[in-house]
Amino acid sequence: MVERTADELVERLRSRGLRITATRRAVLDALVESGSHVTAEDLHALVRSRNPDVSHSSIYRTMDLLSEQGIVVHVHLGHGPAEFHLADDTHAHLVCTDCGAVAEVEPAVSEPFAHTIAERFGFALDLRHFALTGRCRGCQPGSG
Amino acid sequence: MVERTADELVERLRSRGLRITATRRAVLDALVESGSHVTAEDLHALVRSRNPDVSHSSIYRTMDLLSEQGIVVHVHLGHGPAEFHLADDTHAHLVCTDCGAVAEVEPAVSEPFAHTIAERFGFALDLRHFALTGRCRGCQPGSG
DNA sequence: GTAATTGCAAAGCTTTTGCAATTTA
DNA sequence: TAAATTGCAAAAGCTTTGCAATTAC
Repeated sequence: MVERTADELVERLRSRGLRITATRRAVLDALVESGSHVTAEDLHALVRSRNPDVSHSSIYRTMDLLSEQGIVVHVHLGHGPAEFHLADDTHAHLVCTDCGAVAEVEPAVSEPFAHTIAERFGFALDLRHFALTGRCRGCQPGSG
Repeated sequence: MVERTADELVERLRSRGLRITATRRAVLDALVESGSHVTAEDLHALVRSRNPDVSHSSIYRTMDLLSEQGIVVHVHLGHGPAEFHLADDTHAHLVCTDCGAVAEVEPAVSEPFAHTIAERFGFALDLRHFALTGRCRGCQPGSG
């Protein structure tokens, strides 16, 4: 089923007139296999294990392409490198600034807030791009 | 009144046993004068106009100190450098990923959402740290 | 006097870019 | 074959760090 999804993505790109190269194919495979969030370096390592000549820059260039195509989303969970994941996974992230714990927030939970912001500001929130930071239960002052 | 606030901050630091140097004083003055968001480089320029020997690293080190002391907050509005502002300014930011427009959201507007997240996840949101991204009125598909 | 702080220069880390060679359609 | 894509290496942008000299308390 991993192959099926990568194939589907390849098809989607091809149908939009984009070229499919061995490198792009390898990146898509790695992305689908990885399942969830990966950094550019994670992805590079995954791809190189099978396709040792793929360069650093091709990872970034391919991720740019996939982002433009709406296939991939990149997320900033903190101060480190960006993380990528397939765009069909639409949750927001809560990241604890003390311990780094990450929780996922389903769209239904943030919808009312998005609605308020849309009403007040005419602004269409997309909470996927940057994490929502704060303190998790265990890291709040007075919780210990 | 600018001086008054910088003086107050100096006092606050001193009362916590921290040393006041010419460099720290200059950074605090610049920060108070600047009024709102500034990048490290903005701050460096402001400080150097009066105090030409202050180094790059002192800006960063001082901002770390002020952040630890809860005097300053640093914010990521996008992919560029972080921006700093005095911590008493507690709004969140809406940043349009298309045109870069920034709007400020008063705490009262985001409070209900923070409340929901607290109930559901036991997580204390702090929306100041990362921007909330999305599309402003003029940049939404079908708005033109 | 002692420990903290500073400026400098260099390094670190993530991401982008120029270019000649290769590959796709 | 024409245009897009690649790998490489180098650069760019933001931030951190090591160190000897200086400074605050």
